[in-house]
Amino acid sequence: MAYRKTPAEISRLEAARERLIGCATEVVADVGWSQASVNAVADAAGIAAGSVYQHFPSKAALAVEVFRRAAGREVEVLGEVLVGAGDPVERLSRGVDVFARRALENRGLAYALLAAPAEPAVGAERLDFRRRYRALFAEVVREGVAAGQLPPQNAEITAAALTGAIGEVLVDPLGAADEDATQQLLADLTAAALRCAGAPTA
Amino acid sequence: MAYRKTPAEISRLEAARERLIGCATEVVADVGWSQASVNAVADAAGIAAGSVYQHFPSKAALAVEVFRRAAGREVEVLGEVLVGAGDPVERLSRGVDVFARRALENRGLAYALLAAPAEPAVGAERLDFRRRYRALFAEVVREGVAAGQLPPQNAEITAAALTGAIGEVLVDPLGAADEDATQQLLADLTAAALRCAGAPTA
DNA sequence: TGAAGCTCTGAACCATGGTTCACTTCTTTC
DNA sequence: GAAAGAAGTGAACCATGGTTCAGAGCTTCA
Repeated sequence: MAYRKTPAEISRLEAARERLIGCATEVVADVGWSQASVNAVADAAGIAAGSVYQHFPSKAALAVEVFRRAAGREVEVLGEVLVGAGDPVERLSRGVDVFARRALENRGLAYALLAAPAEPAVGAERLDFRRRYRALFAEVVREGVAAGQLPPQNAEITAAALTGAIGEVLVDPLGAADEDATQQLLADLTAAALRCAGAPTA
Repeated sequence: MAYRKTPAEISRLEAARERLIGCATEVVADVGWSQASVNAVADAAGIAAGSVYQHFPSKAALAVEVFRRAAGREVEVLGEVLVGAGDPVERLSRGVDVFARRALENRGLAYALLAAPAEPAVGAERLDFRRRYRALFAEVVREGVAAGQLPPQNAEITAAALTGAIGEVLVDPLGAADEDATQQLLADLTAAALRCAGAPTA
């Protein structure tokens, strides 16, 4: 035997792969899926186009990985808030706020995750992503109903309405020009979400 | 002079154009924008691919026309309901019902209008379409607030929430398997919409 | 009927962008 | 240092699908 990957080499490759995913995520957040060509992504990562294929079998596979990482983070964060401390309505309110706040902080990424035109493989991931979001919201709504805090309702539809509403508000810039406007937007959005779930007006 | 389009010829051409738009709409509703190639559309209309360019300068122009026609019909129908007879809350309720019912009746078209991956030109039209929908809903909400039927709120956000919610529910099949399930879905959706606007529970 | 001018056809053309591959460069091991 | 083998390069390759165009077929009108 004359060559065997040393641990350092393995971790260097792993790091290169991570770096590629990170750069690809930035490019996608910046210019959208449709403009994120293999060349653009490779350039951003400082490698040649051909090298991308050392880490992923196809552009679609890279795109799916980028989506999964980013979407996974969001689901995780939202999940922690929604199953955390507080009564169901408090959690719901904080969940909407966190979801929206994070999306506003990285609007490009939020748009890419929620709505931007993308290849079919990413579209399929997106469906799954939305379903997971919906499941999280639906669970809290059900708890609220069970606890008597919310009126009886179809929790799945309320959850779908919440994700749809937040996405719609975030995707099309309604405001959020400055810090005050952003606060107001978040407050109005949260209020609408709570009304939608049937929580008594604060 | 040896040739001049006769009125009959002109209307024949006009009819061919209309037929092309109609067939293209069907193809899009059937297989989505991304699969609706010039060849597929031309085949459906029973003409050669090249003939498409007698009526439209590019595929994008045809796609935009298809979108505008279909979206225009929906906006018109919704508009008639929302500014029709009845108090604001009644109109809002009927508007949501009509919007959703029509989308369920032609789910493929609804998906194409609301969410399906599409080329940039169609994406721009879609933004405009959503804005018009939102404006219609927002106006009714404002009237409801002015009439004291609805609590004070950011009408734009409520309107965005309504369109987002309806779109989300319709795009991802939640049910609507049979006639009864469809009725239930519509009822639940309308209820969620009214709660979202802050209307007292019926 | 014939000339002029149009519509229609569909195969060829071309732009885009993902993918491959011969070659170079770097790592490992002896 | 040299051999073996992997990673990295980037220009060439190729598939897809929108667009063009030379020719065939119609319409109009004298």
